[in-house]
Amino acid sequence: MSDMADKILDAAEDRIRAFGFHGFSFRDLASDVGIKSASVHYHFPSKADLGVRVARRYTERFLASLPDPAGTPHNECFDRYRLAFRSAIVDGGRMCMCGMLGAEIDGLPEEVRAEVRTFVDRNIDYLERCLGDRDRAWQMFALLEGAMIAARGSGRPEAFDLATQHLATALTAAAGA
Amino acid sequence: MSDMADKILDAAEDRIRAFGFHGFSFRDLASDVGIKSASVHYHFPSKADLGVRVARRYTERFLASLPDPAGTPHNECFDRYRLAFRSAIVDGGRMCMCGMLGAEIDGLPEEVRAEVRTFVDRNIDYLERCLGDRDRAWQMFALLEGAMIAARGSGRPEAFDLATQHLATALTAAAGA
DNA sequence: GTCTATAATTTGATAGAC
DNA sequence: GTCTATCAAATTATAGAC
Repeated sequence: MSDMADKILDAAEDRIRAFGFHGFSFRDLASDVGIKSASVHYHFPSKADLGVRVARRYTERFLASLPDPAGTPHNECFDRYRLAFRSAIVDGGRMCMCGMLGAEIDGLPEEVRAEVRTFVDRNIDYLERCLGDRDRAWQMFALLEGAMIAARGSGRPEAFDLATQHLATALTAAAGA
Repeated sequence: MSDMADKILDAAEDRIRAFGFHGFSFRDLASDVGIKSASVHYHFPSKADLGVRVARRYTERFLASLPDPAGTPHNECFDRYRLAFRSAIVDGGRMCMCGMLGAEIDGLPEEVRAEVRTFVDRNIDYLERCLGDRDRAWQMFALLEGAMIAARGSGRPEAFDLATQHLATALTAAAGA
């Protein structure tokens, strides 16, 4: 993977998280990284290819950034997970990329859809190991994705905390009990 | 408001909820309702106009479909709210329109963004009257929007129930107490 | 109100020179 | 790897006939 390919993926990730998959063009990305759109196609032949690659990198990076539930107290484990979402929306104003792509799922190339499903499945598996319960994993995943929507839709980043703070505390307490 | 304008708004609402604001064209809508794209522009001069009108109609209709919290037990009131979201995703596979637009907020015309904020604010007000607590209103709003994302992203409509069933029960019980 | 026609721009994508 | 040049199709939008 070349430096330039990585820079293009960075730009694509940022634009997907801000505008959605149909909210940017190869020319936008080219301008972001300082080359021409034909050169972007050299690295990623089609937009579907690009979507698959950026979604896959996002999933791997995100999961790799999380603590191992086997070696971390469950309370801390879930709180770290919540803070990863929080900093994206509060510090950068960005959606979770796979939350955005999940909303737009019907309009995505099938290969990209498959990557989104993988992200969700692996996050649910992770949260189940954190929280000890699969239903609770779905609840927390939904709560965090929705808190991002609430923050963006209302124009109030603090909505993320209003939505997640108390519940997250209560649920990790329940999980620890 | 003419019949045709309403049919166009129906088509626009369905396409926004499936594909997002940038996921369809005036020609798509024209084809949906059986006219030409130039005629769509007769009813809605620009895509921003269309976005404002469809978002405003969605907000009014959605709130009008809900029971009055003053004359309805709070448990039942919130459950009806939850079921409105549930049937959209489980029966039709569609996002809440303002959840979709909230995710895409950075790419929307400013007039449309304002309508999304209004939707969120009025829904939070409604939920506060249902649940008796403003934080809990944000929590439930986030949970329901996120449960739609989880269902779409995973390709599993039942994820909506896994995410919302137990928590919703617990929280309306707490609200009733 | 709807049509045909069309303008102006943008988009995803390719060919071929360097 | 990046460029210029270009393409075919699509997009938002307008003008003017019916």
